Amino acid sequence: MAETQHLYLVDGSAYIFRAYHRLPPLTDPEGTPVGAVYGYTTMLWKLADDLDAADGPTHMAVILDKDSTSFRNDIYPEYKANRPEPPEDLRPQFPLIRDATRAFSLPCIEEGGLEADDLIASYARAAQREGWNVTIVSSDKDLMQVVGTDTKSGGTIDMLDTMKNARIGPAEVEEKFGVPPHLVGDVLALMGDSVDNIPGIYGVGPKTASKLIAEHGDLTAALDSAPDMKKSKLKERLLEGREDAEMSRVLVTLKEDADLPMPIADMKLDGVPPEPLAEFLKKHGFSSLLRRLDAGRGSPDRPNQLNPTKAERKGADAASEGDRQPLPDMPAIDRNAYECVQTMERLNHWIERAFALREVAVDTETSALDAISADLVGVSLALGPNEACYIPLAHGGTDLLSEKPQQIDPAAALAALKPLLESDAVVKIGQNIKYDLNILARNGIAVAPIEDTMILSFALDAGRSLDGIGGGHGMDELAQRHLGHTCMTFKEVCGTGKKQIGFGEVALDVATKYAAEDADVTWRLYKHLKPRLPIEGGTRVYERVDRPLIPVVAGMERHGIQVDRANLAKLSEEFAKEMARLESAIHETAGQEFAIGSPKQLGEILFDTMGYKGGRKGKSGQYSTDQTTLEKLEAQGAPIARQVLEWRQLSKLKSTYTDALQAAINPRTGRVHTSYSLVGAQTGRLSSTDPNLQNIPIRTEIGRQIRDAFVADDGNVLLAADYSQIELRLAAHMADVGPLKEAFAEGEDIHARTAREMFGEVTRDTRAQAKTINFAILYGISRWGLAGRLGVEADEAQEMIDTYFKRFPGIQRYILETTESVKQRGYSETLFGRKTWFPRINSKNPSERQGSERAAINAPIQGTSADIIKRAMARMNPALAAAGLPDVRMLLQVHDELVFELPESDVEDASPIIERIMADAARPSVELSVPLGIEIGTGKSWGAAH
DNA sequence: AAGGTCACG
DNA sequence: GACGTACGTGACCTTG
Repeated sequence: MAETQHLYLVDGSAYIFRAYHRLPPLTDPEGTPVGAVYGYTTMLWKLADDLDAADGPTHMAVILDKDSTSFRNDIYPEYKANRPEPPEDLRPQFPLIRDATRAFSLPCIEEGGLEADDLIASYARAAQREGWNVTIVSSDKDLMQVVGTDTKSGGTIDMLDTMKNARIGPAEVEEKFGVPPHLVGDVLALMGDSVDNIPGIYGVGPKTASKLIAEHGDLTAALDSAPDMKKSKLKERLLEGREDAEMSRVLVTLKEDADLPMPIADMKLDGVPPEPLAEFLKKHGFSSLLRRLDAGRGSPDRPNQLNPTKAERKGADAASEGDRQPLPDMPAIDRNAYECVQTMERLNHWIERAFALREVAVDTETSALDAISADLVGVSLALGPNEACYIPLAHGGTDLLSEKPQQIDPAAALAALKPLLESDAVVKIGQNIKYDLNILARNGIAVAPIEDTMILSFALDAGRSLDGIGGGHGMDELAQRHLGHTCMTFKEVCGTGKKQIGFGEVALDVATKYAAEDADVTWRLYKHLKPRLPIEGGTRVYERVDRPLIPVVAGMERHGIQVDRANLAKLSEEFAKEMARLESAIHETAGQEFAIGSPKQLGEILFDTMGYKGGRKGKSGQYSTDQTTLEKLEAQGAPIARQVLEWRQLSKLKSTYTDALQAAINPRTGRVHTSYSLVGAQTGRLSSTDPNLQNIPIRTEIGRQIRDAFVADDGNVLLAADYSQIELRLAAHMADVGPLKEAFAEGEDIHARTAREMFGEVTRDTRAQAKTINFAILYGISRWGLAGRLGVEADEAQEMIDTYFKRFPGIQRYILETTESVKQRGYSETLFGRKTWFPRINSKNPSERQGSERAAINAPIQGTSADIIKRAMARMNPALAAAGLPDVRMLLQVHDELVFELPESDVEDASPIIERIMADAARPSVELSVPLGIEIGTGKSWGAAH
């Protein structure tokens, strides 16, 4: 049992205004605006969630303003007369605040003639006198007057700003006002408040006010001192405004002894009954919260129920099958409503209807995961909720004994579908439609125009993860999040492990349920997500950057790149030989045999057996044996460390590259086809998998040989074009850094310029240091991080950072403004409007919070760079075609580099076009104040093109 | 499945 | 005054 009672007083009226401005204008199923109410509801939830926490509430109440006038208007009729009318779509939300409060079974208190602040202050004092702790959930500066500890009872009052997730105690108040809480009223009386129409003293703002009060002790003393001041504007105004100030003092003073309509003991928080809450959430279409409530199987009175563990959630998902939440005006998913299309007649019926509706969700089923080698097994279509079908094309037939089910001839079916899928008049909606584009392109169908629910989700919700609920963009997750629906899983249908069967072996009734459901869900998700785009500002990024990129990247994946198998095999062999030699040497040095590839064994050998010094690390208690550790050991005079490093390098190169790339050659095409994810990186970058072609070695000579194995076909060459220092250029532009912009404009070596600015001279050493610092800036610097990298003390690193900020003004401001804005809004934005969400940026956990801060500093820069190269990619093929260069093929993207394959004879014509498209890619949306430098190289291999 | 390590921008 | 230290990725290996 907690001994101390802790009363939370929620300033409901103030909260709703802030929530209104911060949240998108959502509406509920009836069309009532509920954005602010939603914010309010989630805040109450979070507070109730903390019931068991050390500092959480035992008692709680919400205080509201009853009407717009109070006793203060009797003193000063103009009080709050300047307040603008609340926006039209906020007004209907005020009564809903009461509903929401009641839904949580919390007391809701309001009194005529008093403002919420007075009631809050009175309740806070009453509880404090009893020795309770009180937290006022508000960020209103007037309330800061009551913060502090009562020496008699020991009761404390502090504040909680839930939007910034910040506790406000006496120290924070003093930091803000320069005076302790009991003098805040005096400062406020001097400054006045234009919003509340409190006059204060004209010309006195927060700085002067707090200085005067701090200097003289209180308002009266400050005003009394005026006659003795030297002649100044301030003196005049103080003398003139004395009465105003004194009246202002009365206006800002909170009434602390109001009658309390409800005793504090009655505010006991005893858990939240789930039924009224569920009803409220349902009524307003807060389906994600409703699911969290369901997932908790009860009231949000215990943290583990509000935030179920993974296992709990899984169980809840399975259990919620029966009572899933349908979308407003969309019926629940009914898998028995789907049709299996087995005749040409029925297929034509679906196709005609799709033409009529001009919108169809499409999904393909295949024999494998990889879109370049998988075979088409069937196609599903959806035209409305539960209006979906599956068209099997290649089921059965692998087992000669079983009878093939009735299916339309695949060629005939595809021929019938082709005009629909290629028709400009019909939008094809997919979930990760790049996959279907590749499958269908290999069947002679060029699908267009398209929409993609996965890309939509990314444009809206990148980085977002509702507490405890994943933030991914996969269909199952999206269905759960937006539709409250649990999809059939592939595992359920095809099994897993050795017993797994291909989709073509699945019986038609089951296959229809699964496949048509995917199309149905995709259709519903589209209806759910697309309308959010204009509201939440995602249109430009989705329509101008990401969506146009889908067919472009699909084409790159299909085309693939040639690798020289013999060359890779030769390298594998050399690496193996050298590894064997190193292995015996290492074992000899160690005096015993062990698995070098096992960090555990290696650590024990180095630090226990051989007795080198070095520390444990991490929760696992295992020795760290990473590169920096081993390099330190080597410097201590441990030859084994160098041997292990070399062995590791070879092992990495062989397993990840020379062996794996040979295995990745597609037998049909003879080339390597990576798969790009358009939603892989939260910042908007692409990522590359199976194999990852964005991390082919280049930094070391030995690794570089692997690039030589990426080659052009006979008669062709590879052309590599990369943006030079694009992120630093963008930083210079976005932070408006004069010297850096100048250096880029002059084509200077940017790291050398940095060295000159910082150290006065450019040597190999200072340039290297400058380069490290430049990158540190892009990544969100910390003195410890920089110190570690440069091998200097933190103090010295701090001095360098200070110098950097001084020489490059703008950087510090950028960092400050970016983190502040992300803390306020919850997301960062690129120059093209791409949002990345940072749900942990206000976390109480410093490690978590600072991690988010660093990521937030970097995201606009990395993301803008990603936007720019994506725009270049989307424009590239049309530009090359228009120039009569259809044989130039874009093969790879490596974040700031594009790799092309082209006839040797096209190099001269293509190079300037590629350069121009890349250099101009930001325009006309954004006019950068620095040029974008492009470096181009060509050669028979990727290595030679650099 | 998780942790450690290391390849890239 | 604390993080245990730079941002963003993916693949492979060992170990539990």
